[in-house]
Amino acid sequence: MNEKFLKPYEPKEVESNIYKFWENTNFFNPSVCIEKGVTDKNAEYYSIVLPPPNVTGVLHLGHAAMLAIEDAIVRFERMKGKRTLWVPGTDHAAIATQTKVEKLLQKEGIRKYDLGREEFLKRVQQFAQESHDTIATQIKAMGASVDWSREAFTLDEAREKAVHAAFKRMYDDGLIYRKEKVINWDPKGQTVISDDEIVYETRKSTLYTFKYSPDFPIAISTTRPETKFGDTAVAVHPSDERYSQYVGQTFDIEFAGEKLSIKIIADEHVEKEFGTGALGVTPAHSQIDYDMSVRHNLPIKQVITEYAKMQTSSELVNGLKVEEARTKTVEWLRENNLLIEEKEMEQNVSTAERTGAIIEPLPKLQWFVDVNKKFKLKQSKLQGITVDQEVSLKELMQHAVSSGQIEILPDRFEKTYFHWIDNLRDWCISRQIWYGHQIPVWYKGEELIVGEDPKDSSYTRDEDTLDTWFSSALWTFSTLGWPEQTEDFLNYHPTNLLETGYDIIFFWVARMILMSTYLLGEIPFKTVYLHGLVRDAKGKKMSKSVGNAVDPIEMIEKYGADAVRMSLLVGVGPGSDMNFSEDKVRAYKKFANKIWNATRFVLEQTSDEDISQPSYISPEDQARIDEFSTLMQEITREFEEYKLYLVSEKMYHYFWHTFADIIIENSKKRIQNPISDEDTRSTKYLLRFLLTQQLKALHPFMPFITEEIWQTINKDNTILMVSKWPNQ
RNA sequence: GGGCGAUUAGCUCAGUUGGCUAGAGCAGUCCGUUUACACCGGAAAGGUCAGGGGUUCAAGUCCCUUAUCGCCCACCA
Repeated sequence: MNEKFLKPYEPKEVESNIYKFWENTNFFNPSVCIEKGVTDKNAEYYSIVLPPPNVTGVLHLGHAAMLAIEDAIVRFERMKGKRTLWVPGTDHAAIATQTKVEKLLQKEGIRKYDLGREEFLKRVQQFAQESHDTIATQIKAMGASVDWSREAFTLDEAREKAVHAAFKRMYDDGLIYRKEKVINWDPKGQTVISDDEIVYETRKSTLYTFKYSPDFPIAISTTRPETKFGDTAVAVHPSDERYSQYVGQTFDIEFAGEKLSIKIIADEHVEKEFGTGALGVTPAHSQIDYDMSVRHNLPIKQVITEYAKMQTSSELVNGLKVEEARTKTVEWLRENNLLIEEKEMEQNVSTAERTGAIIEPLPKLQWFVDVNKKFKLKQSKLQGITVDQEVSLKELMQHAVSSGQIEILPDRFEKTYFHWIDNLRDWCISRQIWYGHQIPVWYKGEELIVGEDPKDSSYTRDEDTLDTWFSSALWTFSTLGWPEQTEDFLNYHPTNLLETGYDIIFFWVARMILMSTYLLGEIPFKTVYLHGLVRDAKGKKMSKSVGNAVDPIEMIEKYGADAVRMSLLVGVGPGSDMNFSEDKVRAYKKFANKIWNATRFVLEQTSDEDISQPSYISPEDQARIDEFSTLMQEITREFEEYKLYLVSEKMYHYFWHTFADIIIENSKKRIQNPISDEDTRSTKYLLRFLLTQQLKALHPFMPFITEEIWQTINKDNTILMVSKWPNQ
């Protein structure tokens, strides 16, 4: 027996070596597995792409959970003999990374404009590189068996090709268009953001009821009096008799020094019961009002700038910040006896996810993806949709899931998904930031070239960059070589599983379905497994600023990656949040030690001869073998259904409370007081057999300790990672 | 306003096709240093499975309802 079993299991001493050992075998790469004959060349394909972590810093426990789940699945599929590929990569996370670097530069007293676009981008790239390196180290520390030879980055050259190809296809199909519309402007980040990047915050605000001027017949209510300088209409409900006499009339009035021309319109969207039942319409500074202005053909009058300052001919507020302008306007209303009522109310304020700034709706020229426009699908492997069939992107997204071609776990999220699509508006994809894929459009006067650099200095390229989710939406196939028809692409797409957090189902999962069904006529993945949030022990969201964030690397150093993985897997079903507790990790470190010591016992009591099956197996031992075999069938089925939370717990329970507590304990008596040689032999075989089988079954969850033991006790140079799964 | 989830031992949570004498980790009680393991073993204790109603031979599990907490979505200005 190897001496190392005489002392307790020390994960720190083995984990990095084992990972290097695996890397040296190159068996993370399925092509090598075929070449070396560990995988059958006709084997079924199984593929997963790693949700690329943002290069904004380090991995957190949520990433650790993701890696634990995905690695367990990948190792399981690999052991079952499939040609298994797990593609790693990182995400440039455009706006998040740029904001982060801007903040770092701020500490040095540097603004990005001082550096200029090129120099600033160099800084960002340097930061991204360092962050990438840290992340790669952390992924390895978790034991993730990703194929590093296929690593990708959402902003590298190959992915840029994919982005350009996708953009061009969509443009040519009329699905990408450029238009001036009211968009969500982030005055702090100085960029437009999409609807999904808005975070609503409930705040107290005041609802003011007033008249524009003494001679105006209708009083209106608003929480933003300063925007009223941009009003071009007052809307009332069509059935509201109080105001029906005025509908259709236009009033030219003066409002605090600004000339307004207000048309009275009737629109279904006005609530009769709210306020006075009349709504001042500000087309330039409200999404709803903009929509109304389109319906009623109203002029759009911008009075607020990109810096959230007033721009009007009113001396009273011109040049002021919106908050100051609000105060001034209210004062003016009061002084002129126009203010009728002030009422406190709760209001949802839109803020920007990244900067926290209050969103200022503004009319701006931007690029959009049209989700409702019908087009002819060029190719289709989708069941129920044929080539040349007229569909919209929305319909494609709905169909992929409603037809059952994509299954979402837990299935209740399918409802959430459909609900999101029902309410989906065109996706604004251009951003006024520097870091990211620059929009592949070149202009020369009225002319424009899309998708390819004309290499002609008389053309100027669009300054804007794309929403980071545009490139991540292509991830399942851009990582496999698309737009080239590479072997990887042809073999590994669609991928089998997408495992990610439920918080990015809209940002990412839905957009991947959009891009894949549209560009390839194919689903991007068959199953979506959504994991929950990892919270702290008290159930609070972990955050750096609160100081309750747990560093997974610290946990790995203390308890070992196997223990950390188990603590994130056992009992945590898809879709449910989990509270992270160090006690749980500690418990699984003990379990690792238990495995270690049980191995020691078995090795002490048996010899290598006992590995081979004897001619006689006692009935009770046979019963144990059958029992284990039943367990294996059960957990194999559950594993295939992605019920890792059950499988991991069952294996834990079997090893400790059946194998160690009962089988090993019974064997002591039988070995010490032998009934017969045959019986002893049978017992020893059982111990050896169950130990090796359990190492296999535990390997997807606890790869390090199981491989370490395997390498010590097996003399035939086999590797546990690529050995056959015990399911007979 | 709409949707979803949670409520099980002192604490944190499993229990996902209804069959449980309801489990695990931690904490706590008693016993045990028998050569795998004290990062251990054995034993006991602890629960009207949020409340109420229903379906069923059988309900923690399915249905209805109430309460509390939490999350997501939404253009009442």
